[in-house]
Amino acid sequence: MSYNLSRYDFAAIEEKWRTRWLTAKTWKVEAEPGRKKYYVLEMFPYPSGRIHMGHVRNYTIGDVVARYRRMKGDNVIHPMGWDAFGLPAENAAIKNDTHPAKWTFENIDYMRGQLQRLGLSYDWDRELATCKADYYRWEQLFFLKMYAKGLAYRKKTTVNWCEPCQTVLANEQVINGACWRCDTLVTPREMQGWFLKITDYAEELLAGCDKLSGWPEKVLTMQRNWIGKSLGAEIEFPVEGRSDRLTIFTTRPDTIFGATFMSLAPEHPLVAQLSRGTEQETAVAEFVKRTAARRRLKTGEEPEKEGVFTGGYCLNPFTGARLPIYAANFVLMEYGTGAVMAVPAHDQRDFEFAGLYRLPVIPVIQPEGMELTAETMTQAHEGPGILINSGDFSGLGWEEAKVAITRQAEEQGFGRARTTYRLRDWGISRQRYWGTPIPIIHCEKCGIQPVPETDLPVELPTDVKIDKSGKSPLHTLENFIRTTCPACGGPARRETDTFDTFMESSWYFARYACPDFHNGPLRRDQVDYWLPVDQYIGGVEHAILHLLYSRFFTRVLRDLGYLGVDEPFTNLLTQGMVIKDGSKMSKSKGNVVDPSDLIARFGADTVRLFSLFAAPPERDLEWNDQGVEGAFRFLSRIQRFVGDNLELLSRADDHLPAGLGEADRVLHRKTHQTIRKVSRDLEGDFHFNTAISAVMELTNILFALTGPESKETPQPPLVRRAVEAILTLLFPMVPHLAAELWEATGHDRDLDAMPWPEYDPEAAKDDEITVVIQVKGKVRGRLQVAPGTAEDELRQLALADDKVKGFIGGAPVRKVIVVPDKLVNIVI
RNA sequence: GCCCGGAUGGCGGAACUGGUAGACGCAAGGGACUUAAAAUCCCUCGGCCGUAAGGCUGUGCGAGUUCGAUUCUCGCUCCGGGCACCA
Repeated sequence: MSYNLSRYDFAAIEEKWRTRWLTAKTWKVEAEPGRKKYYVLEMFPYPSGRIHMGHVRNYTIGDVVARYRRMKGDNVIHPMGWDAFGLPAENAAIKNDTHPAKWTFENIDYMRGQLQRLGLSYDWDRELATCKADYYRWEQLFFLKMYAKGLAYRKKTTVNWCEPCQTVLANEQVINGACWRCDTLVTPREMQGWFLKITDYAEELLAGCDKLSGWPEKVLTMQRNWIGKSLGAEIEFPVEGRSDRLTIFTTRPDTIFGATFMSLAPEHPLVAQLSRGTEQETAVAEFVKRTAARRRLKTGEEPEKEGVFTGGYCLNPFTGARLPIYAANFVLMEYGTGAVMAVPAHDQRDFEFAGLYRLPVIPVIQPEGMELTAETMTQAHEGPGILINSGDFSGLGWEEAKVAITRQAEEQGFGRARTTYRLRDWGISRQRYWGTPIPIIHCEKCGIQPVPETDLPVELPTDVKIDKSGKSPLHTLENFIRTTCPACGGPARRETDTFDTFMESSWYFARYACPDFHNGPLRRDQVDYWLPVDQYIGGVEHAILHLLYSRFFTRVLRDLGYLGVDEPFTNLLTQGMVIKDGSKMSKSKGNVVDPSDLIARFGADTVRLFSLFAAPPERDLEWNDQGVEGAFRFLSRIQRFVGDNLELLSRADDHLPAGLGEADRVLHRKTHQTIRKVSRDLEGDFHFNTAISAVMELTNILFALTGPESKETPQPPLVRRAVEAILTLLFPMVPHLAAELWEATGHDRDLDAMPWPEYDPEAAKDDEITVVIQVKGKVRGRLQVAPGTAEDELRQLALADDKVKGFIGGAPVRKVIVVPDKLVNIVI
C-alpha cells in the first residue's frame, strides 16, 4: 500500500485514482448500436482562465449523473470542450500584450487540469475547442447552406451597439437595455449585418415547447414569451389621395368601429411621404429625427408618449370614417406592419395618446353591467364585452366579432387573419476579431458571393496585433481582406465580421458524437446513435439565448439532413447559482472562493460532496466554509471506519449468516432502505442532498452499532455489506475515496465496473412501525405495531391507551379515523 | 404593470399522494479524553410555562375546506427571476 490508511490522505488517494483513470481512459466510449445510450452534457465553459464554483457545481452534478448511469449499465457519453471564441480573449490580449489564441489555449490547458483534479469522468478523446478551424469550418459550411436556402441574409437595420465591446448584439443579448456581457447600455446604430431566419421556425419552436416535458416549466414559459405569438388580423386602410393602402396588424379586429386615428412608427415609409409638401413637413421631420435617435433603446424606462400629425388621412374600410394619420414614438417598425389602428376606448396606449392630442374616443365594446361613454372613461376598457356602435356587428360578443369582422375583411379583399411573433431574426454579425470569419466575399461587380464550399475553411488569420482601440484588426488586415471573386475572378474583398459566438454553442453537442470526423460536420450514424442529449445541465441564465438558438440550429441541421432529431435536449436541469454571504460570488464583492484552494485543503471529494449536499441542484447554493469541513468530517469518518476495521471487512464472509440478531437486522434493514432512498433520489429529481443524508444516517447507525456503547454488535458479513453499500452509493459523488476504500477492502474488481446495487424490498421492510394516536387532531400517544396491523386492532389499541383515555375523559367518541400504518384519530 | 418561482429553528435544508413538522448537516452550549491543544466521542438544542412528568404554541400574514393542512382553495405581505409601450 502506497499510502497510510490510518488517516484520510485525500491528496495521495486522489492522485492515484486520477492517474489510473486517465491513463486507462476509463470513460472512453464508442457507439454500440443496440445498446442503450445515455448522453449527459453540461454546458461547456468559456476558457476564461480558472474554473469557478459555478463550474464545480454544474460539472459535479453532471458527473454524478454520468457515473450513476454507467453503473446502471448504460453506454454513457459524457464529453467536455471549450466555448473558445469570444471577446474576453481580445481584452486579455490587449491587457497582457499577448495573442487571443495563446491566451485561450493556455487557459484551456490550465482549466482542463482543474477539471481533471475534480475527478470528472469525461471522455477526453472527444474534447473540442470551438476556436479551431476543424470545428468552425463546419459552422461556415452550415452558414453557406443556410444562405443557399435563404435562411441567412444580409440587411441594414438599427442594431444594438455596445461601445465597450465594439460590436453589435442580438436582441436576446440585450438585458434591460444593457449588454449581457459588460452591462453597458447599448446604443442604436444603423448597420449592415447578417441575420439568420429564426422566425421561419417560430411556430415550430413554440409548438415544440409543449413536448419538452423534461424541461423546467419556467424555462418553457420564458421561451414561449420570447417567441410571443399573437393571433390577429391584417387590415388595409385606403389612404386619401393615394393609390396604395396602409396595412395594419391588430389583435382586436372587433374594435375596428372604434378606430379614431392611425399610429405609425416614425420610420414607416408613409410618414415621410404623407407629410411631404404639407405644412406638417418640418414638424414631422423634426419628430422623426428626434425619436429615431431613441428608437430601440431598450433602457428599461418607458418614454413619454409623443406623436405628430403627418398631414395625411385614411378611411376606415368598415365605416368610411376619415382617420388622421399620426407618427407615434411608441409604435415599433419591426413588429407587425409598423402601423396600428388606434382605438382609444379599448387600448390604454391609444387612450393616453388620444388624451394628449384631443382625439375622439368611441366605445364599441360594452362590458357586462356597465355603460361606457367617452366622457366618463378614465382609462381604456381592454376586457371582454358586447359590441355596440358597430353596424351589423353590434350585439355580437367580442370573441365572435373578431372572427366575423376578419371574415368580412377577407371577403371584401381588404384584410386577412394573421399571426405575428415577437421573435426577430437572429443578428449574427459581430465586428470582432476572435470569432469565426463569415465566409462571404464582396465583389464590386457581382455583389455578395458566398465562399465556395471547397475553399473552406476561411481561416481566422493569427498573425495580427491587437491594439488598444478595441477595434477588430480584421477590418484593416489587407492580406486577409483582399481576395478574388469566386464568380468573376476579379479582385474582391472578404467580409470582415465574425459570427456571434452563440453560433458555436448551438451545435457543439452534436459534434461531440464525432469530433474527429473530417469528411463533414457530422457523421450521421454517430449522431443518430448519440443524439439527443438525454440530460443537459447548466445555468438558468441561458434560458433564452443559448437554449433557443440550439433548438433552432437543431431544426435547421435536421432540415439540411445532418441529423435526425427535432429537439437537442430531452431533459434540462437548470442549476442555481453559488452564492456567498447572500450574493453571487464576484471579484468586486470580494466573496470569491477558489475551487483549487479548496481542493488543496480538503480534496476534490469533499468539494464535490459539499456542493451536492448543501442544496438541491435547482436552488441557489449558499457557500459555507464550515459546511465544507462538515463534509470533510463525514468522509474522514468513513475512511476511519474502513481503516479501523480493515481486517474484519476484508475477511468477512460474503454469505449472510443463518441466524440474525437484533443488531444484524437493524443494520441489514437500514442498508437496504438506504439503497432504496439513494436510488430514488438519483433516478428522479437529482436530489443529491437527501441521498447524501441517507448515507449519513446509515453511517451513523453503523458507528452506533459497532461502537463501545453498543450492547450487541452486528456480524462481519452485515458490516461488510453496509460498508459496500456506502461505498457504491457514494461512488458517483466521491469517486476517489469510494474507489480507494473499495479496493482496500479486498475487492479485485474496481468500483467503476460495479453495477448499481439493488435493494431487497423484503429486507427494507420495517418490522415495527409507529402509529400515532390523535385526539381531536392532536398527537396524544404512539403505538408500536407490526406493519399492516388491521384497522380494528389499531382502533382497539388506541381506545385502550391509558393516556388517550385521559384525554377523552369520558366524552362520547363521535368518530374514529384509522389510517393503517399511519395514525388513529379519535374525534370527540 | 403582466407572467413565473419562493417564504419552514441561529443557518443550509428534510417531510411519500392531506396523516408524528424540523431528517441530515452546520453553528452554539454542556460534558468525556488530554499536562494542554487539535482530533475524536457523548449529551442538549423552535418558542413559552414547568424541578419534573407534562402542557400550550409554532411552517410569512388573514380566512376557508377537512377528523386532520408546511401540503389543497381564496385574499394579502415580502423576497427572487423573467418580460415590459409587441398593437
